[in-house]
Amino acid sequence: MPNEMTAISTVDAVVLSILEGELKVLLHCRPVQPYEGSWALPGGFIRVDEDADAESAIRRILKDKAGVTGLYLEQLATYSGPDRDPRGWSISIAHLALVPGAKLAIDEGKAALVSIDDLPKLPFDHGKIIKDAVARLRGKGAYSTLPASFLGKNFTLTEMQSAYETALGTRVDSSSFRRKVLSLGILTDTGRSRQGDNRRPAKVYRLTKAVGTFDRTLGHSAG
Amino acid sequence: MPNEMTAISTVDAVVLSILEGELKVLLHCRPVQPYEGSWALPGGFIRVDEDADAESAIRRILKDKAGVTGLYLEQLATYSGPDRDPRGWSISIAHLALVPGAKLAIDEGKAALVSIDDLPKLPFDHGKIIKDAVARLRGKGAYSTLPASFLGKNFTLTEMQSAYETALGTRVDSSSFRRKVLSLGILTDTGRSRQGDNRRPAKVYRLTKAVGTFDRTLGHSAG
DNA sequence: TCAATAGTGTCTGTCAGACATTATTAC
DNA sequence: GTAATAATGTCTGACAGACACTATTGA
Repeated sequence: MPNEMTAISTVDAVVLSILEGELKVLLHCRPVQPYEGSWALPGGFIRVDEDADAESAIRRILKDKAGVTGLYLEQLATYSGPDRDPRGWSISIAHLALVPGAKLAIDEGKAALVSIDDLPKLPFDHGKIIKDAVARLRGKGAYSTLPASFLGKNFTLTEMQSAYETALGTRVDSSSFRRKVLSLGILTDTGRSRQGDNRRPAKVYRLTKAVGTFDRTLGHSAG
Repeated sequence: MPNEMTAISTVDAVVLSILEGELKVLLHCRPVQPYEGSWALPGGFIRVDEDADAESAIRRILKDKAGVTGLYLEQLATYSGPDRDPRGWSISIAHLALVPGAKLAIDEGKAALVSIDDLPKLPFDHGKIIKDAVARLRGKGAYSTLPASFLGKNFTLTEMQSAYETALGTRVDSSSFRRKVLSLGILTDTGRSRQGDNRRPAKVYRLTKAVGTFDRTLGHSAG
């Protein structure tokens, strides 16, 4: 148990997803003090008797609290100080997670996906952490396959472009996007097609490798 | 004091500098257990009764242990787990610091600047932390003024180019470097010149702003 | 045929890399 | 003048952005 001489060690996660064409973050309703009943980022204490490291801790918590598994996860930054948590001098190792919208099983009242443009005031420094997470996504998204983590295993180029546009918050020219993405060799043609309503079917691709970076950048043109 | 139920909270710093044209890291000789007498990264416990946050903690330690102040400092990543420190489940919030070589007052026997290509085997996971720090510098250096932190306040373009080349580990074409750097408006002409031995004097510049990023990249041509 | 979306062709401006050239100092 | 380094000029290939164009489906 924490005491006056040691820091409280916690982990938090900014779980981002795309739903209804908007970038959203997973918030959960805190069941215990402090800030009981407030919406906040999912997180909790590191358990030194069972967690292999901070990433294991946040994976355990996301699985228990939100039923989320198998998502893309990377460390974001660590927030610390005497005042950010009323329980005492605390450390939060914050993580960024990306997950396809459909994969989240939201338990109404306990959890919610909230648009990042429509956030309530959040306890701790969770507002700042979310801001940093979105900045990381937008900074890294332009030269990596990070935004593809919002998609399922298979997707069309139009779907991929849409995920990039929502993730980056900018419009992208479809010709440039296709040319770039196809020339990079990061996609594998599945040989299948998918058709929506009343239009030409689109080829279905999947990522050749999990998540990687490329040297060239995607566009920055404003919408 | 740490006990079996809480994590040990520490901070470490990878202090990089350029000396003799090589990228070097500051190591200090551990005066206490564990690994007493081994060379390791400077670091220590967070003191919840005096530190405002992790960055304050590492600044305090660098000042006390190595007499280093006023350096560029950013958070790198946080390393954690039950096995990385023999004293128990530990957290280390690692930082990346850049400092001009001349600014370091090295106390022989207690501290040393060691070339990153010639590192001894280090305790804890300090080898991995240094590797990550250099990767961060090389990744971020190509599109930011980070490597300028290795220089003093005033410098010539040739000195700046040399700092970039050492920091990035690549050669850069001087014409391209000058064109890019001058067109970005990140430098202010001091109006002064500096002359070495037997050659044309070079204009002296300083950074217009502290440390910033730019959208375009510097070259990646191999040396 | 039309509507709608998927996908291609091509022009143009920007810019990094390469490298030749000129400028300024000490001797 | 030479040697050495600072600084500039210029050509070229790569590529992003723009946008016109063609292709494939259902109705």
